[in-house]
Amino acid sequence: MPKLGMAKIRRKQLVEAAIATIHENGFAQATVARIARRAGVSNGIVHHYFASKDDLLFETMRSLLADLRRDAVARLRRASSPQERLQAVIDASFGDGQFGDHVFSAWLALYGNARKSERLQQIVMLYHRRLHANLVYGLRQMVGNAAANRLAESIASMIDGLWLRYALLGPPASADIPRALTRRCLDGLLVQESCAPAQ
Amino acid sequence: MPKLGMAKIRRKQLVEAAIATIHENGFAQATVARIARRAGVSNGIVHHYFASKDDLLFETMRSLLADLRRDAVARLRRASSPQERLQAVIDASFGDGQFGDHVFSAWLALYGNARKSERLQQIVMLYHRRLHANLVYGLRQMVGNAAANRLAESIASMIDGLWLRYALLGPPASADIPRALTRRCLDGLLVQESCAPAQ
Amino acid sequence: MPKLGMAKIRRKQLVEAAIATIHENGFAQATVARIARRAGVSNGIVHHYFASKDDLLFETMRSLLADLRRDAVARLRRASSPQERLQAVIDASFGDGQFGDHVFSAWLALYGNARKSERLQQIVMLYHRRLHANLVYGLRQMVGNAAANRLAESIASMIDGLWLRYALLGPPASADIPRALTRRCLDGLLVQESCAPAQ
Amino acid sequence: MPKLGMAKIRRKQLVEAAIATIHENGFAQATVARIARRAGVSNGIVHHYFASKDDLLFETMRSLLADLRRDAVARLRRASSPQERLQAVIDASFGDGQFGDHVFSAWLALYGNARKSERLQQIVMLYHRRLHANLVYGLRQMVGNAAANRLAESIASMIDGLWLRYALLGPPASADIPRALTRRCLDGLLVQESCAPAQ
DNA sequence: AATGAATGAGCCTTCATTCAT
DNA sequence: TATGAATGAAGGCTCATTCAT
Repeated sequence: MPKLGMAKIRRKQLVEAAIATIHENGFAQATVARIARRAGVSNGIVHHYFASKDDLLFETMRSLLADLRRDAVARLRRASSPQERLQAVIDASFGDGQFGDHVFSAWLALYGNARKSERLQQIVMLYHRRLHANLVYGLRQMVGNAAANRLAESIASMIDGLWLRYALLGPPASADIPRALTRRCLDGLLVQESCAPAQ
Repeated sequence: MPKLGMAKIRRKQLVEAAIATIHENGFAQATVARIARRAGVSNGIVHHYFASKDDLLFETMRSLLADLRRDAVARLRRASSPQERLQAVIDASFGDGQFGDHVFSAWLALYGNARKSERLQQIVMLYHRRLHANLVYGLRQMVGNAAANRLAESIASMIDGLWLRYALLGPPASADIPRALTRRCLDGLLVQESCAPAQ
Repeated sequence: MPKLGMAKIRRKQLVEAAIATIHENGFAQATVARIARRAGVSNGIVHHYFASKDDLLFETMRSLLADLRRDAVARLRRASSPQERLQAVIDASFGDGQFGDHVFSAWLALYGNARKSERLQQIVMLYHRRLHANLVYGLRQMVGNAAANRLAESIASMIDGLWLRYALLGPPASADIPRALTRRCLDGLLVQESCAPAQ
Repeated sequence: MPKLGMAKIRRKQLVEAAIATIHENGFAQATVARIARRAGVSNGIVHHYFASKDDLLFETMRSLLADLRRDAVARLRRASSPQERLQAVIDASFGDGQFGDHVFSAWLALYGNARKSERLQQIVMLYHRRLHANLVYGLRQMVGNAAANRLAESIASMIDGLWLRYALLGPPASADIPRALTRRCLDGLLVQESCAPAQ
């Protein structure tokens, strides 16, 4: 019998190599050969574990989303009030896992290709849907249903906008900066909903 | 006898074809041959008017920025108060010219490739610098210098975040929606600066 | 303790899978992986029982010839006159075993590759030599030696030509049709040899 | 302006190179690179003039059919009686153009791949249809309609069978040999139709 | 005996770029 | 100015084969 269970190991290995390669060479130059070399395996092994390059890239992008989700879930689990829940979502969005250079590169690549790939688009939509749901979940206990949805969209946009800025112009000195900015924005919006700030 | 002035015509023709091709085929599939065909010219002409494909793409992205700038400048020229100026910036950011599908595609492509191209990165930085300057210019007359900078960063992020959302998930029913959302966010932030809302 | 006698089983299993795969995927697409999968065994087993893919294919083609021979020998054994012997050869050539779709595919593949493979060419030559010998054996008792050789060549060609037609255009409604046609041809030629028809 | 009208030249050049390569390396080894090298052109030019390798091979096979047709048409034009017409068809089938080694190889390749390619199958069918029509055309003036069809099928099979034999075992000393054999077969069949031999 | 992991060569195809006309 | 012919370097992918288990 050959080495069994390599599939899981190799797939993870290749996904990580893909992220690294996208970061170092750019999405367009992230060739199968480069990814394989980066993973320290042969050229052909990629197609042993993935149906195609697209498949590997899809899996790669999906792992980004999974990482983010894992962090958010962990933080939400520790939150016990609506306020804490909102904070947890904001904190997760600007968690350490989202500020690596290679994560910036990979997410940007995802965005840059989502419009022409249904599968990638689904990942993007999943991300947005989850973020929105998490935000609404906390907000609904503070403002009405309609307002919660409206506010969630604003906060989500603020989060994404800040993230995009850091991805393109360079990361902030500390993750606390975007967290505070988002917080401030949220508070301002809450006030306008005739409601006390969240904290 | 060479037709004079063809350079300008051809270059514009090719830039527009590039935008259309990026939208229709995706950035990765926007080949020289396809762009040329789309422009209705021969394959080889591209290198007659551009040093390379990269050059054409750079020019293409630059034209996006120029379009945006043109709109912003026109709107700012008509503004006569700080409040109007801020509104002008917001309105321009969500102007008609920014909501075409092909514009979404092209900007996303720009973002997706900026991290690996110094020239493209400069375009992105230029965009951010201008947006920031325009916002600060209006805000400085309402709040202090430090606050103006802080607010500008928030508003810019809100603008970019909303735009990103529309680019990825589909445009809003009306440009007034993101304008209002941005406005609301701005007002909320101004209040927190112990300042009346902008309008 | 290795299972003894597996060799014979596996080899036959793989040869049959090869025929089926050649038929279903075409000769060019009959890869080792596909053949192995078809046989329900692992990828690597093929090289355990065959020196190479070529070896397997050679064995496969040889089995086609063996099948044909088996049928011919059985029929000839039951024949007791020159006429019956000729008929037996003709009948065997258009026997049930030769009219399966997968047999058509495999023989055509053999023909298509014989010119570039000495081993495959030998199989083809063996087939022709046997057919010729069988025909001559019957004919020599009816016409002179030279005529027998001449007639055998014609009849063999008629058999092959009819077979090729069916392989390419689709099989006849009944095996009796090519048998009758061949018979008719044979009779016509015999008459020209100043000889009564074979029956 | 570039060199115009190269398409026709290059296409012919590549088709001829394909035939030569199929003959020299076998169909399976007739790669685009080898064909291009054989034609003395670059690797990539093949896809400038053909949509794909399959396309080139299709065109190649079609040219074989065209060659045969050209010869047959020329001979038929010179024939003035049914007998001469039949002879013309037989002569064309064993004309010089059909006895080159590379023609053998290419036709065999065609046969070997026709079952898995609709386009190639069409070529084969076209060949058979034309041969049949040509034969029937002559025969119908000598025997009844039904008999003409039956005889045509037999003669066509004889022609194909002889050709196949030469393709696989080596060509005859002279083209007159298969012509005479076919003739003899035809005469024998005509006699059985209560009809005088064709000449 | 049997598996499937792993390799590396080679395939078809695409593409930016150059060049003769 | 403008064309499209032509190149050659990759790119993604397939595959026969080897090998550790």
